[in-house]
Amino acid sequence: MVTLAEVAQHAGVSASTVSYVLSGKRSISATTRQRVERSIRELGYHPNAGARALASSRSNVIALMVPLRTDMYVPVMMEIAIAVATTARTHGYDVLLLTGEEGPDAVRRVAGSGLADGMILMDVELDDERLPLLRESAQPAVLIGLPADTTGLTCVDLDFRATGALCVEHLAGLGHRDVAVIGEAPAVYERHTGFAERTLDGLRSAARETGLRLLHRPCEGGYDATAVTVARILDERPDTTGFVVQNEAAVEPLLALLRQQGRAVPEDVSVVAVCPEQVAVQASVRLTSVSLPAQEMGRHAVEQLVAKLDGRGGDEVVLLPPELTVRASSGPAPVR
Amino acid sequence: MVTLAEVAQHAGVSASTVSYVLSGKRSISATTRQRVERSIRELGYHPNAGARALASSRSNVIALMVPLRTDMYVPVMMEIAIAVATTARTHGYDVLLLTGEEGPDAVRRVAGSGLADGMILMDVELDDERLPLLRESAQPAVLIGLPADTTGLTCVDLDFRATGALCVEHLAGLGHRDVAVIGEAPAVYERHTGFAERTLDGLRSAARETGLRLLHRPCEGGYDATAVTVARILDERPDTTGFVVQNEAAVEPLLALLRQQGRAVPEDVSVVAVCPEQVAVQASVRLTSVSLPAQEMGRHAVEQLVAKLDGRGGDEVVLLPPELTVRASSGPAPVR
DNA sequence: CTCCCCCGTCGAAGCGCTTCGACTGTCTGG
DNA sequence: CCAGACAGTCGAAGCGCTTCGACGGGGGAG
Repeated sequence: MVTLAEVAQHAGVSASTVSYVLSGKRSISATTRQRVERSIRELGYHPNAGARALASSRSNVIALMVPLRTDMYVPVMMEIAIAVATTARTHGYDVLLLTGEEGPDAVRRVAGSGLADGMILMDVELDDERLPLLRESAQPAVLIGLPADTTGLTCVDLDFRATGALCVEHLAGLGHRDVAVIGEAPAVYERHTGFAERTLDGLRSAARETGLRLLHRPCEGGYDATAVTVARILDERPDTTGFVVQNEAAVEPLLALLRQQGRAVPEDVSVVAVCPEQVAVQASVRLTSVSLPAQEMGRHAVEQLVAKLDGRGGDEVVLLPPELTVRASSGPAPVR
Repeated sequence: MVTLAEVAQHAGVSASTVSYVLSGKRSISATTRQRVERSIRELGYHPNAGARALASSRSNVIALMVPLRTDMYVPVMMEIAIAVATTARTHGYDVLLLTGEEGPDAVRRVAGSGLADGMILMDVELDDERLPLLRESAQPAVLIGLPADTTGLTCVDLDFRATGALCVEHLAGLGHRDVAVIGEAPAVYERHTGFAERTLDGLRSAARETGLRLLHRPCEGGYDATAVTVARILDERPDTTGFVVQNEAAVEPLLALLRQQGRAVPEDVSVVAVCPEQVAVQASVRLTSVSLPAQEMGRHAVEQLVAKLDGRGGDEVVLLPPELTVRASSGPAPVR
């Protein structure tokens, strides 16, 4: 284990000089800097993270709290996590992975122990129990997702309201008059996950504006549950020609069911999905979709947090604009 | 920020006593312990991680290196990562998330800086470039996946050879004589990812023993690529009545194709998948499958690593036994 | 009754780094 | 030609914790 002192001795300078070379907080002559850098390389020196954290009271670590639940959007979570980790590295931070398991305690532990300089919370619920703690501990934090009350908080999320609107507008523009929404599992709505409700909002208000008839049904996902949901929808609204799906696990079953009933996509029925791009592209029909910009969200979250840690930038809500990509699953409404 | 010294003062004892209460490394009288614990609670004390790491040269952090690539088994990776994080917590460790991006450098950085006490590497390739470094740095580590040379390394993985064998034996037992394997993308085989080759091994040797005819074809996944692969297979071996699929992205397309061709599952054709349980259950036919025990792997990896860090246990290769679950996609071979 | 040992506690010495103040020159402007 | 500014370097004081050796006192063994 090579130490700063050894590097200093090897380079013939004092320890503080080496420290300043490393941090750049004071000017150093070119020759000294080179000598020091050479010694660092030759000795294979790596600063000790603990000592650094102790002396500077900055750990250069960002905590990322991921949900324990794995019933939703797992690949998206993963993609966000990876984006967070790689973006953090470009800013000189490492990422500590916390699971939701510990819940609010994790916030206390991290804030108290100086393990991390700030945290990013994923899967934030409308009235998340971690928020009060976050506010009172003055822990620099960024949320991915949107709680009910955002005062004093920094949040990053997809603009789900606009997403819903975009889907309806797309279908309305193609002449569809009766559209059904296959939503997330009922539990997701009961949990008051913000994004599901905001999407619904957007869908409904756009439907109102375009004079579209909209029917929303939560759906557990999986083949059987989707079959039941679709049957009910078609029973209630036989003229339905457009589907908006916001539930990965219902996408493929829906397509299979339509196929089975002899309804051609997109000739008879159009389908628009809100889902990760991968799902849209890999489905048995290439889906017109609004994708979840996972990487963007991760990147933005880190950048907001780093800005905070540097004393730049304040509380802010960043809503990323949705983008609808037209693929093979949507087309003009059939003429009756 | 409450410190040890403040707790000590509040409790009327010396700092070292508080430290010993916390670590349990020396015996403490019951009354003193209670006084100290009370002070800790009242002041809301949390030990400073940096100081602790510096003084003890143990960070109580485990580094987890996940692949940057997101083309494979993403939910499984996530599940492993979460299992690692939660298991680590039960042993008093936190988890640092490293992406493959930094590659071997990350190993050097973590080992050198004392950021983590040990590491877990996922997605290990047969001749992984991180391995030499790992060996020479004497960094306590556990691999998830199996490299070509395991000397001096601790590894945890599913027994993919047995997995392959299990699939073939299941189909052979049902009377199937011609079985096709739809494998991972060609790139996976070119990359010499161990698990793909070991599965193939198991499949082949079991086929030999049971006198089964086996045809293996890599497949990119997705609807179109799978269609091409399946067409070729049925062209070459029209009598194929069994499929083994080891590629999440080919599962649903395969089922759709079979349905489309009027081949009923499982009456005409049996399908066995090697995939995460979620995929098997959510598919449009509930799939007979060997699932990847993600949680198990994560848990085992952490436990092996913790054992190492405690000076217990040495190098070892743990292969978890596969379990085949019979669901609705496999049945007796049709009589000709 | 004495010796020794162990239990419970304390004080002090670091762990490796950052950072502040101080010092020495060198340069610039008046 | 001198005051002041500034670049470049050093020494020393911690940051909050662990851990080692030491010490007093009570109990068991001889």
